[in-house]
Amino acid sequence: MSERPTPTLERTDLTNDIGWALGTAFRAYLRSTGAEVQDIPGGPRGYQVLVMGSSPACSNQSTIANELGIDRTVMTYLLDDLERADLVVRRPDPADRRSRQVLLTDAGRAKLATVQSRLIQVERDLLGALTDDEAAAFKALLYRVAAGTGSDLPKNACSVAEEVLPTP
Amino acid sequence: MSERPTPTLERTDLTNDIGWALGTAFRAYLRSTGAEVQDIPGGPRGYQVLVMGSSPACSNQSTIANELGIDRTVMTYLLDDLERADLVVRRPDPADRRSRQVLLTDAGRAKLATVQSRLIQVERDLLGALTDDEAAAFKALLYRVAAGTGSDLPKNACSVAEEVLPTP
DNA sequence: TATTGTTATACTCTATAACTATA
DNA sequence: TATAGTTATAGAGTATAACAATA
Repeated sequence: MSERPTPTLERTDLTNDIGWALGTAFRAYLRSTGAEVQDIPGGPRGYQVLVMGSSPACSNQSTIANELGIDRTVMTYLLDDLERADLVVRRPDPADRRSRQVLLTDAGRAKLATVQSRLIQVERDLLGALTDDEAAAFKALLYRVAAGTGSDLPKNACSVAEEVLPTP
Repeated sequence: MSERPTPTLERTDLTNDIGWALGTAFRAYLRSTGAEVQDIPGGPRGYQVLVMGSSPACSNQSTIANELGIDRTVMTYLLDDLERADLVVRRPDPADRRSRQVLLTDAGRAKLATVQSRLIQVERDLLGALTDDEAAAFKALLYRVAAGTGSDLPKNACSVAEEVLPTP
């Protein structure tokens, strides 16, 4: 009992574990956005599909799946639900007919706008422990980390779909 | 076709979506740590249980579950596996015999030390897009965000278990 | 041959509820 | 009564493999 009490515990502390911090922050995000996106099929992921589909740039099905870390087979079911809810429409990519583009319907754009306006406050709450300057700095650093992880931002060229799509 | 092209798309961009950034960074963490923790039952979560169990402070089963966002029923199965792998031991909390403390075996401490030393490099890779100063600033901000999310650091007092536990 | 998307199957993970024991 | 833990069941979510169409 006269040995030194905790010599083997160099730094085994969760407050020094970036995985714990990322996981805790991400769970808090899912928790606080849950109420806002619960009427979107797929919840938070369905919302993110809408965000990507709303981009006039590339929104191919496989690109979205890769970007969001969703398995392609899961993406099929998710898009089935979103299409059934009249939020998106699939159509063949004219440049590569194996591929299908994901386009938002008018209802999808309206839903996206509504949810996005609400999520501004959610983000403010999530970063409530930081000052405005710190929050801006944190976000800038976080985006650089995320962009540098390998699952990068869309980089493959694919045919643009800029036209407004009428709700079928 | 003479209407202004994209007036409804104010800022619908994933690079401005903190949920996407958190999710992408977290998935990258899980991916890059996967190889290092694959021989621990439960993978990344099993590792984090070891981290909390190694703390001489409170390591009650329910506290760990709350801290890590794990359901208490899932925690039972996870600890069953960790105990079967001879990494942890459960014992009744002398102060509240409903509760059980999670203690690391010698093998558990050895495993934890090995993995932690490897994860230093993983963290370095994960934050590879940042300079050393930026990485330090990012971590400090991230921990403040995580600590301010409600699922806080252990705050409830529970009896301390400082003694070294012999491997049974 | 490789890739995109779909489908069916099986598997894993998670949530719900009921139960024991302690407080 | 309320809480910590366990167990069993059912459900949601996910991965695997096979297939069709296209490149």
